Amino acid sequence: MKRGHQVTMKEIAKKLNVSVSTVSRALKDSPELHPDTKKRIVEMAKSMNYQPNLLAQSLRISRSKVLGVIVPELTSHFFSSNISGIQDTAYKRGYNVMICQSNESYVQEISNIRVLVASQVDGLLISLSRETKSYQHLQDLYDREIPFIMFDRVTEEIPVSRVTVDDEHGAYQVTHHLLEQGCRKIAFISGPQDLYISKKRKGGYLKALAEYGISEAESRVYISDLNQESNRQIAYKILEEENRADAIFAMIDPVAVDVMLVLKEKGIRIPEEIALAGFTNNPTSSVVEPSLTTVSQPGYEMGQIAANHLLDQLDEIVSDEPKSFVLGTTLIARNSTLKIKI
Amino acid sequence: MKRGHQVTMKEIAKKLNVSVSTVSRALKDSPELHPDTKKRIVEMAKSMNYQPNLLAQSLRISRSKVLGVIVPELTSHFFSSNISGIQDTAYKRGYNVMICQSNESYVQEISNIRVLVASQVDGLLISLSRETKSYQHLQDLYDREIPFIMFDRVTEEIPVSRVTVDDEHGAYQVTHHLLEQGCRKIAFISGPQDLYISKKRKGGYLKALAEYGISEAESRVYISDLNQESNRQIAYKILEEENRADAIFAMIDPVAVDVMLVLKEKGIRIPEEIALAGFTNNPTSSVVEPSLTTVSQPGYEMGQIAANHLLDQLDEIVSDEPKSFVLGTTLIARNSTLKIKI
DNA sequence: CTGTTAGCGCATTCAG
DNA sequence: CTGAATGCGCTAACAG
Repeated sequence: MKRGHQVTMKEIAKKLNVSVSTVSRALKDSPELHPDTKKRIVEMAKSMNYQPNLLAQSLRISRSKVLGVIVPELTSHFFSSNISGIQDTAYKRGYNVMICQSNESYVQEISNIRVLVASQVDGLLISLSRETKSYQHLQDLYDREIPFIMFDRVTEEIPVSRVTVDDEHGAYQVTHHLLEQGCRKIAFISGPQDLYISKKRKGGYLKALAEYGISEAESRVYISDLNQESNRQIAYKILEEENRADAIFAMIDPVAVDVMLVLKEKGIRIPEEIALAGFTNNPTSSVVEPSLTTVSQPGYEMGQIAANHLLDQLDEIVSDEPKSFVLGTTLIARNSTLKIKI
Repeated sequence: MKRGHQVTMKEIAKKLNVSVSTVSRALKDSPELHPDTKKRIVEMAKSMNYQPNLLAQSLRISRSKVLGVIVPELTSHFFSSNISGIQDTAYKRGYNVMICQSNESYVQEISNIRVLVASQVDGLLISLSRETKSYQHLQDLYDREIPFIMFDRVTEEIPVSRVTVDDEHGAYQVTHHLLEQGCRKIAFISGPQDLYISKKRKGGYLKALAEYGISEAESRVYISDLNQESNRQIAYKILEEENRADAIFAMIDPVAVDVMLVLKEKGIRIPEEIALAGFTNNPTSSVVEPSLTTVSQPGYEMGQIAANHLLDQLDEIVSDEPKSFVLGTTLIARNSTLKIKI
């Protein structure tokens, strides 16, 4: 394909019989320049539709004004909200965003980092893949002093800033709410155990149980791979259990929805026989029937905060001292747990 | 923040007392080089953790290996699927992706294009904002010979390649299905009239009606701004109409879901009293109750096809003759229209 | 087999 | 007030 040639300063200079540096000065409105010359150049630039080559500028100043973002998947509503917040924030502050998805793969994640770093991004915003259990690639980034921060899927092993929601408290809120509704046999469907959020949310679940005198030994934790098949199997397992659970708390909404479908197929009434709750407040959760109790997790704001903080660090508005931002969660009680309906 | 210094060829050259060009040759495995020298350089590069500076390479060859993508919004599942397909495809072919969202704003769209072009993207994939009714900015791109193609939200006014689904046929399928179910008073909720997809889908709706002897004068078209408030108002309006509709076909799933909520509030049985259908097959559609009849629109594949085609054009695997890719649609009949349930 | 030169587009320093 | 020279990192052409 014929590729469009971009007008350069050189071409403007030639047409006007001035030097390139004069053009450069005119275009950045340098005061030490004859007004007429300046005017002629600026007008010519406009008429030729001149656009500065950001690549060249970046190379010169060794700053690309581009942020790299890595998320496990783009199609999840939560992550696309994050990206939306990051993108809007970056754009407002004169930065562009390069986006990669790891597809929940550790190897992809490493490869993504490599490419973004080679592309000279000024900083990285990373949300770890499910597979990521070793953090050497992040340690390398840290050692090479490449600015980056983590959001949502984070690790505490590397001393960089993090943005998360208060996973533990959110899970506590849900569990506490179920207990208040009279449930005492609450199953918790967790994701893979090494996941930061699995640990945190399980912690909140156990804490709430403890307050009602239910020990960890009496807790009911199930581990899902978080795919539909795994979710359904666990639902079946829970139903077959003797002394069956009277409530199910799924670590993320999609799991809860899968479970809901199984319960409905089996004709089990929600919440009368089994109450059901999720986490994240996906758009789907409000429209399923019964509507799903969940915890809202402000994805867009997380993206904004993460991007603003990283840019603050880059622009040296704040120090590069690692900070941990923990966003509040809000319980959204809906019909899937409310035994007395409104 | 202290910014990590990237190792350059110059530094490797200095350490080994060779010239930069020798380093360059070694790193790209040039045959005309003493094996020992090559080996020494390669090892040194590895030990210093050398990464080529893609910016510098891009500047040299005037190709950035980056594609620009503009979508109306990132959080829509359909668009994030597109992006996912684009990103995966680009990555496989050695390209990176810079993403912008127009937030459905014409001005933003223009601004996004400007920034991406200044960033020297090799090509653009654009899905137009709702507000975009003038196409001069695209004409400019075309005149400047900047490679770009459009997907989903397209216009026929600019002679570049397009990737769309068969909107007309999809709408025809839905309407035909509703007619087969015995509905004869089918309301169609359209988006803004200038939208390409509004026109196409309305066309399919009318075509199916015509086959059943229902004239355009007897058709029932409502125009929504596609926000929740507007959707609900139209739902109310349809319900108040004398000779009330017995089916509602909404141009996109979210509209159908909003309408469904109104119908449920009013205690109207779906599909017995009013059948309801959407378009796109959002994840939500399968889990609402009753499950929503819709048309599947393969977002990920659209992204793949769009990216592959643009890259084919860039790599001159295909000519830059504009092509129009029209993807097939599949009717997904669910309980919201099936009067005889399975 | 390897070094020197030159240039991608831009902006800054140094000389007028 | 303006031009020439320099360098960001890399590679290709040209010379040994």
